Amino acid sequence: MTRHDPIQSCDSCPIRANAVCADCAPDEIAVLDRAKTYRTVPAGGRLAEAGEPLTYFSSIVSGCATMSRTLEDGRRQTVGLLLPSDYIGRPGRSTSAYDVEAVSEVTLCRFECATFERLLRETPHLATRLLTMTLDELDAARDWAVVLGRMTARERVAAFLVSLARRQARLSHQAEPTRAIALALPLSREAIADHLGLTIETTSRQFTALRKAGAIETPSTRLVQIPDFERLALEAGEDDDGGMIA
Amino acid sequence: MTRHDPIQSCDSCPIRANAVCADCAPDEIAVLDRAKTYRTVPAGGRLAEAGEPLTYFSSIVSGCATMSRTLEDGRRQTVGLLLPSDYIGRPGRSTSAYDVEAVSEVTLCRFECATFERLLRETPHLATRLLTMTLDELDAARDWAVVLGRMTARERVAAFLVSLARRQARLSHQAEPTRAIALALPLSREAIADHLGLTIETTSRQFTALRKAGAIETPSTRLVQIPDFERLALEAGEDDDGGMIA
DNA sequence: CGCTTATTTGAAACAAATCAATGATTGTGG
DNA sequence: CCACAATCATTGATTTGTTTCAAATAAGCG
Repeated sequence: MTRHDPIQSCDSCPIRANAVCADCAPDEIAVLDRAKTYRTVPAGGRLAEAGEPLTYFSSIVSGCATMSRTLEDGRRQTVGLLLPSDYIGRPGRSTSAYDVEAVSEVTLCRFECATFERLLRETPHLATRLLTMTLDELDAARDWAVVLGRMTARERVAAFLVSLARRQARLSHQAEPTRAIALALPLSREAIADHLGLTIETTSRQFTALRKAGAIETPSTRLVQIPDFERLALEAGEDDDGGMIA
Repeated sequence: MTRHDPIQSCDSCPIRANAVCADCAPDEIAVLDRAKTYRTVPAGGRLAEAGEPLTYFSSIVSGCATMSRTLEDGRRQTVGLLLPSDYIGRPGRSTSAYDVEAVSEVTLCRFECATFERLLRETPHLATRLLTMTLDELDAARDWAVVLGRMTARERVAAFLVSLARRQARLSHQAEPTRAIALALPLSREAIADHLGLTIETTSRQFTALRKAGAIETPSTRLVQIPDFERLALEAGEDDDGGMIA
């Protein structure tokens, strides 16, 4: 992980092109620039708690966070993996529906709820971009439901790696991952298991199985080498041209 | 199912208070009223196909539809149950990401894509309502991920019935279902299984188990009597006061 | 370098899927 | 209107993938 200098202005912001502000015109950005504040939370820090008040609308500038729910008996399901440019919070609600916790050091760009709701009314391109991002998130959540509802443990692990590789590629402004990719896993095996609806043991076994099958290499636990992205996508139940449909 | 007269104007529309138009002022509604067209599709009809063009943005006025994806090998996962006031289509995309099919006769209120996108720009309350509904759908999709990822077969069936009861209550303008409720299931056992990420056999067994446990009664396959809603919610893994969190 | 935590691997138990058959409902033509 | 076919739902027996329980190994950290 490279160390970044503290960001001062939206001009030098690494998520300027993808975040909720991406569609804003220079004059709109000027307004946001004045209203925003930054906050950095260490790895393991809580950014929101299910049922508790959430008084900011935040975008992740750097780092990684998980959004999850824990049942009374301890079962936990991660419902979203938050990477740079993803947002936390919901306009119109003052409490969080999920736990959000930083899995690495996270820097947020945030607005007070009331401020953000005003900005949303007064900044047309902010509202349209938020809608687009929310629709994208909805599609992603539905795609993930297919993984959780119908895929085997092995397919789930492959699907997770494929999805992570795609998002990592998009963050570096590529449309698709290259044939061979190195993936830095932001999550522990346990956090991956919670995301996949599996136990940590099953998750670990599937990493081993994919490695033995030659679909991935694991130089260290937090590093995955994908020698052939298409091959791994096949393991994830996708057909040759990227769609998962018949 | 009661037979409705064809709707002519938005004034007499049954979903006026909940659909994408719900927040619109009278002058905004007047514009929508002129642009909309109705269409009725028989049970079993296809409203959209994954990967295929979708040239309308539609709201369900009456009836029920499922949104699903089918994998090459035939595995199917339903990612959304569409009831009156829910919408089909995505502004900014011209193809559907999922199959949408009518499970009962469905009447749609629809706008051509280009028209709807123009309306979205020119009708502030339409855009805000669409955002709110999409955020709600996103929360629902994430809640469902918890069901698919972490719940047992029995809990899934209970959760499905609870969720259906809640939505049925909301459609008749109640905040919460009453203690005892009669539920008319819009879905076959197979469609329920596809929604729950289970097989039809397991689904059927859990209906039987819940019946034997006294949590439900099943006068006919498409009818479920819930004698005590809270009791069933407990079976669905919810704690006493409605939250699923610890 | 030793201690703690994370990950991998193994064996047994279990929940759900699969295979197989029966029973119930719905629709249709004689 | 009833017999028949066809679909849908339930139940039973067995298999299988995943979990659980248990232990060993590897990795991070003061």
